[in-house]
Amino acid sequence: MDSVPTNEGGLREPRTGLAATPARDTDAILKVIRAHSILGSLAEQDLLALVRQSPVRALPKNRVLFRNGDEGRSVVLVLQGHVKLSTMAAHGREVVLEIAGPGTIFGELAVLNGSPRRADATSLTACHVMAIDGGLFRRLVARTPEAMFAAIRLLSERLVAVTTQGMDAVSLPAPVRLAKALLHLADLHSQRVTGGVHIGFQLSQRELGAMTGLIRESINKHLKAWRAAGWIEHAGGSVTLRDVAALQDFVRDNEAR
Amino acid sequence: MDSVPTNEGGLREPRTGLAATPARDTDAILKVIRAHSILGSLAEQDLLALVRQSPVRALPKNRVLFRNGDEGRSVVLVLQGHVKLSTMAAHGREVVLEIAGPGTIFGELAVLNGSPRRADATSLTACHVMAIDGGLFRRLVARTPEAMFAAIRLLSERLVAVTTQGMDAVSLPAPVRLAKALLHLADLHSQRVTGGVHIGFQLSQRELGAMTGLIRESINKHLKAWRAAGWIEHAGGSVTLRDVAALQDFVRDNEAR
DNA sequence: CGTCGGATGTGAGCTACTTCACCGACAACG
DNA sequence: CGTTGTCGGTGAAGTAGCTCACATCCGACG
Repeated sequence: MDSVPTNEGGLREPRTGLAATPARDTDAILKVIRAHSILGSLAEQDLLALVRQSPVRALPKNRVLFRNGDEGRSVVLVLQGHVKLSTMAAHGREVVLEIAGPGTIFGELAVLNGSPRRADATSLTACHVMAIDGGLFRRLVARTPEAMFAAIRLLSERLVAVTTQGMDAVSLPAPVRLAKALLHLADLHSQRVTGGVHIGFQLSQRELGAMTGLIRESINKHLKAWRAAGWIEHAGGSVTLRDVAALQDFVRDNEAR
Repeated sequence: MDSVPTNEGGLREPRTGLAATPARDTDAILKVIRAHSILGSLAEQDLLALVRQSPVRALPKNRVLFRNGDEGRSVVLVLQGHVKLSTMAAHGREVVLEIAGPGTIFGELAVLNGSPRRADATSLTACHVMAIDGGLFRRLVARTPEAMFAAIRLLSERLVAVTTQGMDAVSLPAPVRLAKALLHLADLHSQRVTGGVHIGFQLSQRELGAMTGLIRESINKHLKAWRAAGWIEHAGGSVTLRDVAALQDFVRDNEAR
């Protein structure tokens, strides 16, 4: 595992073949980019050049894109699917830092600072991702003040988000943290279905624990209770929120400022 | 308290008078700036202009510089002394985010993004601080790519630091977190004394709790044990580490990866 | 088809922290 | 000068969330 080399795109060579370059719909890609992220502030031609030069790859579920400590050669833009960013904390406990969905870029931290990767990136679902060469990214961003500010804004938002999470970790009881996590997932990565909001990928109880700083058994217990209360539906790792308002109330009642 | 207005420099008007402008040693200030922080990458003349235009203020211990939610009009550079940055978490629990010492700037987050302040800033000791006008800061940084990158690097470092803290919060037992906090303080804000390292300001047990996510009583208990073991000296809020190695070992033994 | 690793489900303890309830000291303040 | 608020110190008691221990189910893989 450790010996799998990192290729030029910053993505590990697939072990089983079959990470084909999918048919490329440049217009769709541009639309995604324009809508979100730092890249949206680049000049038209730079953006085009960037898209033209950056390989798009299809990844199966559960593929490792990079690991903590790897050299950070590229920035990844998610086009389809979801990628989990996580690290190991003390005692081998996994901590999920973020889940990146379509339109999200990640890996820019290592690239911008020339530092090693600080997280493991693993696909949660089958994905299409674009691997943007780090040098190119740096150059284009550096000559576009707008993009620099966008990068600063992105980092700031992350900073606020992770600070809030840290505060929650020391000040909120477990079930409240779990409820917040579910609501957050629903906010970013869900689709509306009849009678609820369905989270767009499967998550094991272990992974939910890694998002909230809890152990599997605790997650199980609370999900069970909420299943019984009719707040959620939950089977085989897929979660649907049936009563978002109830969860929100539960959170509000327990984080009284 | 809430009604105290924020003045043009982003610093609250002192209530008791006596926040005089101290004698100004431009050379010393420049040296501090050159040594650290974003400002060091500005062009010579910009930097001079900035220093000339920015008021320096002396603040007594325990003065509030700004509060969470205030408009972020200025960036603060600490010249002397220490400033605590903290927020309220759920249930009115204080969380200390950072302690800024000489050469540190803070408040850039709100200024760069035009967002409100995200923390309370309170002087822990008597301080000299320079209040840099937000607009000026933004303008100078925007036209200096070097400084933009420095800002990005600064935010990245913060991001890594707070992420690590968050991970520690969910994966390390209380005393280990406390030990880490003490070592961290010793690392950044201490002076060597005979037979130990002395932390350069007083901290109540409540505040140590706010740095580690613990309550006062727990802090008390652990400090007592370490006092008994001869690892630290501790009286009236001032802490001296007498056996840094022991603390380090304690941390390492308990965060086995 | 068996079996083996990993995920879920569930319960019986355990314990690290918190909560609560005091004391005494000390500084600020009328 | 008493009074009042904040801090440090300490112990008793409660509990949230952990560890541990199984049992079941499922998909992957020989």
